[in-house]
Amino acid sequence: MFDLAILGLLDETDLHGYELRKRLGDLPGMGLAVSFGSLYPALARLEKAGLVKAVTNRPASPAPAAPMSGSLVGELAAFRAQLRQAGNAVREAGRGSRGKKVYGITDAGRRRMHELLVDPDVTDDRTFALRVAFCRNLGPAERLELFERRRTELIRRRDLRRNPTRADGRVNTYLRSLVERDTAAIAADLAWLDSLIVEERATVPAAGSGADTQPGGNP
Amino acid sequence: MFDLAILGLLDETDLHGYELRKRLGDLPGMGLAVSFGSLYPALARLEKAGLVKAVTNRPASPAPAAPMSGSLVGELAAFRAQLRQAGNAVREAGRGSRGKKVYGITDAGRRRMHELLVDPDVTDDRTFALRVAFCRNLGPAERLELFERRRTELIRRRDLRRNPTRADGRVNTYLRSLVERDTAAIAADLAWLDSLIVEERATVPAAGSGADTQPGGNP
DNA sequence: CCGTCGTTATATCGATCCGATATGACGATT
DNA sequence: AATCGTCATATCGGATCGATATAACGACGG
Repeated sequence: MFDLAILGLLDETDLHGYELRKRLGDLPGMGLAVSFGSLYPALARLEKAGLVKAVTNRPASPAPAAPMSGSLVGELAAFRAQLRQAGNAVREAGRGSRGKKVYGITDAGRRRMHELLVDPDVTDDRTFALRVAFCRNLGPAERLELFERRRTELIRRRDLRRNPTRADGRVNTYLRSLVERDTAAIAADLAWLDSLIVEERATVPAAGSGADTQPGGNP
Repeated sequence: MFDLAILGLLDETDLHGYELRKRLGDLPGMGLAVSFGSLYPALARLEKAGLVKAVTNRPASPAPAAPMSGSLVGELAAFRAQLRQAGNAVREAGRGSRGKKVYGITDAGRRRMHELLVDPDVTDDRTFALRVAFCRNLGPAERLELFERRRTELIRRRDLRRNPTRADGRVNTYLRSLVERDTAAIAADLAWLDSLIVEERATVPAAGSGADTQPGGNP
């Protein structure tokens, strides 16, 4: 599941593990942060599979030229200040404060990312959130298909609760309140999704031929 | 995390694994179902810890009396029908269609359940949903504390997104939409929680001063 | 009467993910 | 100069998931 998140972020810019983790935490829908116990093994796995590769383990961005001439001490201090500033402020491409492992995505990694974005067998919430986060990598039709599959899934869940499977009669107040909250959350999600679909259709008027399933008619 | 769910359900009635799984799936907030690969190891773990014990591995509920007299065949058929009906409809206490492992909770298990209900260090969403589902096992003051701790947590998350950590300026439309949905979901959750708190305060007017965790709850 | 299918039921395997923890370099503060 | 906070990588054990194996039983059609 993390593979998609990692590949998606590395497709934007090369990163090392520590920074990757922070950005993962900023992604909505993911739990607030990802533990290193998941991240580093995942990176190792992806590297072994050839989907990402270590770009460098030396500083990359802070201009490596200008090999300190003249006053050695002064130049060294300036060089260090430059390093520090690059680390704290810019946060740009592949560098970790000093020679850490910086990863980049490969072509195979991009193909894999596309697979993960469209795989219809995975339907859990977090994966969907990740897919939306990176869906600019999809074509308009694929994007629409993603949204509509999600819509089907949400409706399935809603109707699952509709008929009282069991525990029908006397459930306590708290449980009932929980169920109501759950139902409301699904309804809100569905409304949000419908607005997404409407927007998407506006940019892609003729997405496929016999596309029905218009978002709007929920009884 | 499942420990709480299992103990909570077994506190209501004895159950065997298969039925337990179905009820787990009906609990709101849990993903739609729990895999057996989680459930059976969890049951074994709980049993080894003495929190749960195998009550019986023979049918328990379907009235063992009335030992088929008269026409043997007819009586046998009736008995079987009775068994089947008990299985499909009533779903009462410990029986698995024929002599399966039926678990019950122990006193140690109930103490452990209470611990899991009030532990302030665990703050994830699923655990909170489970706690609400079983919070009738708490005193009014404990319940209120649970709700208010959750409230603090939700506000923390909301304010975390308030200031644009990074990714400030140009994020794509889909990402922005995701963030908005996320914010709205937290707000809705917060509103629901507040209504829960109001209701709870109505039943416990003086939850501020001295030791007042009276389980009797008189006017 | 018999094969086959669906349901009930328990169990295990490998892969993945999390939380805690260890390690160490560096800058800033005191 | 000692200490603290941040940056950075890594590993360990335990929890969970998804797939799979096994088997008893009822129902259903041929």
